[in-house]
Amino acid sequence: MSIQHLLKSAVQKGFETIYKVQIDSVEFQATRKDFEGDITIVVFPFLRVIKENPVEIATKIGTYLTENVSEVTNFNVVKGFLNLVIDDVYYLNEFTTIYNTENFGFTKPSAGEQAVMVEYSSPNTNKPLHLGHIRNNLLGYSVAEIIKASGKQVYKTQIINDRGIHICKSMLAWQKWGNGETPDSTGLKGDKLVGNYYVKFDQEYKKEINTLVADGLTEEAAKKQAPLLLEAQEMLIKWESGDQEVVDLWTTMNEWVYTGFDETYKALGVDFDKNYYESNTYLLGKDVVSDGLKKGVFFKKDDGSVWIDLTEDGLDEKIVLRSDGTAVYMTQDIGTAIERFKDFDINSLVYVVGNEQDYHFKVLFLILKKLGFDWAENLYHLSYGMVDLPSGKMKSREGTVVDADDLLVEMTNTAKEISEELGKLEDYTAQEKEQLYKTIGLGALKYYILKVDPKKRILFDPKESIDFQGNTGPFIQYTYARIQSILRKADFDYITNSNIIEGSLHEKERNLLKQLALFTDTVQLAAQNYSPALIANYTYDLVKEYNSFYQSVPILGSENNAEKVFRVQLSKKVGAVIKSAFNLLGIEVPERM
RNA sequence: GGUCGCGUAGCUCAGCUGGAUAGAGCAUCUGCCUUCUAAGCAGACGGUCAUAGGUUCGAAUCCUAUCGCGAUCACCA
Repeated sequence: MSIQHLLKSAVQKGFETIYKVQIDSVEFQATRKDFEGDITIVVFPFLRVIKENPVEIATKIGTYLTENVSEVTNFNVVKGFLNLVIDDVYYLNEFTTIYNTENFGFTKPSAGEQAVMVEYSSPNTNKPLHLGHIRNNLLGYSVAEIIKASGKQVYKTQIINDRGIHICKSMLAWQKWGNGETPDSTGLKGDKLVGNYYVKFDQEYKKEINTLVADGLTEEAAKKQAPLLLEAQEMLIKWESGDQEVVDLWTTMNEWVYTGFDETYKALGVDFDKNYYESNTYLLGKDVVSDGLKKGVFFKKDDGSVWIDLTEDGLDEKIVLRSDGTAVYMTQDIGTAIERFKDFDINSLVYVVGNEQDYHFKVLFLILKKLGFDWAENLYHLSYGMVDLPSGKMKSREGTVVDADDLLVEMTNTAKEISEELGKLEDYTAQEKEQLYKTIGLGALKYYILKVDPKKRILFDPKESIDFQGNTGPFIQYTYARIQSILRKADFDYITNSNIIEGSLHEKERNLLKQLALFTDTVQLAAQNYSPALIANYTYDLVKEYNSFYQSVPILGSENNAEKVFRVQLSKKVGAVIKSAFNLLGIEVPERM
């Protein structure tokens, strides 16, 4: 039982005995470092029920608790705050429990349990992944892992935007200027190769527009009449009608891209249980629309287009079917959502998508609710802020993007430079070193991105490198490596037998025990809030506490054997929590660094 | 213009459902490697929590208005 739980009922009993009143909630907080005590009860809220000086109330309750609760050894009162001193025995017992619990008591997902689908990544197949995708991927993967740890079954998925006019643009450019280039013939990653042709299209298209404008057209007209665009549109129509040549080219070029994506996903360490392809789903949802039309959820305009009126909900009218009967973005998202609940035994669905689509998801969820799907209540848009550069938004057509692969290489190189300068790994093989540099570089990047609240936008300055010191991934990895070093040197017996010492704890030990005890709650909180940042911040606090401990007391050098055993065990458990927490962030931990 | 989000130290960020003197890291400055990894530790400096009102015993946190930044309001996805 947690100490708060235990104290709460004791406090309630205390109020009953002393004041003959019922108290339903008690407010706890960790005691501030400058005061004596471990846990603090805020007395002010009780003033509503009891007309008395808060200091007197606190003193009476404090006295009651010291006398009646064995875990409370002492107390002091500062204004309306009752600071309680908790017996070290309590913390030691807690530690024994924590130490002997595998996996920190995370409930394992079992069949029939709540199941959640997490959609993330969802790239276009006309350009390589960039920093924005990195944030999306890291968030999606981590949130999925966190939800898993909180006890639910999780399915990771992405929907690949593999059709449409933008795909035709790169196809067309490759046809015209590609000279039969392939990833093999050029040595380029497939997604990079295709992306280059997307840029090429845009360049040539702009040239055509300029020519047309020089001939006297308005810019708007020129944009619509440029021959390249017309050709691309024609290609899209051919694709939709199943034209063999176009479909073959489309298949080939998409395969190139997927091979490239796989490489990046692998480097990032993210994965998916199922991929959905828009080329398969873009026709979905049309029958749902006609159903909804009958039910009166939607209405038809004179030109045949179908809409939903959301003005009563404070939103606008939204189109769900074009006048020519074809589907729009919203239509397929409706269809895809329904499809997913059919494909998987899930009861909720999380979309990891940037906040530029807030409006879209608001409307989507509302429509599904109006259509009467009971699971529509359980849809969640994990809306994260954009990653911007000092120059503003990243634009792939203008070449102002931070490429995902390049960034990963850069991070690894920085890790290498720092590591070589420190020169602690002379006996490592070249291969071991390479692996370690990746672990550290990737750790720095992932932590840098995940430690900030998903809602907030990130300003990324490519000129300023990501830190490796302070509140960073490598700092935490370093602490883990230090702990492993201690464990390597410790006798086997120290670690396995959990014979707990008696007597009093060092302040640093007590602080560590308190922080360790918060882990499982933090995971639950992170799951509820879809926030890996909570895990990151927790881990940072734990590690700071550990380093302070490490620096101020001897561990293996302890004179007292029982104390030595306890400190080694404490270190081991801290290491295990670090590893487990970093797992939830998708970050690996090294044995040495 | 309507709607939504954000605004905390020079910079990057914490701050849970309102609670004590608003916390970290980077940067700047001081100490600490003959003891378990100095990618570390200990300390100094740095704040009208955008602004103005309001609610409350108590507000960075809740409400209102204003300012600034961003997103969005397509028969694009």
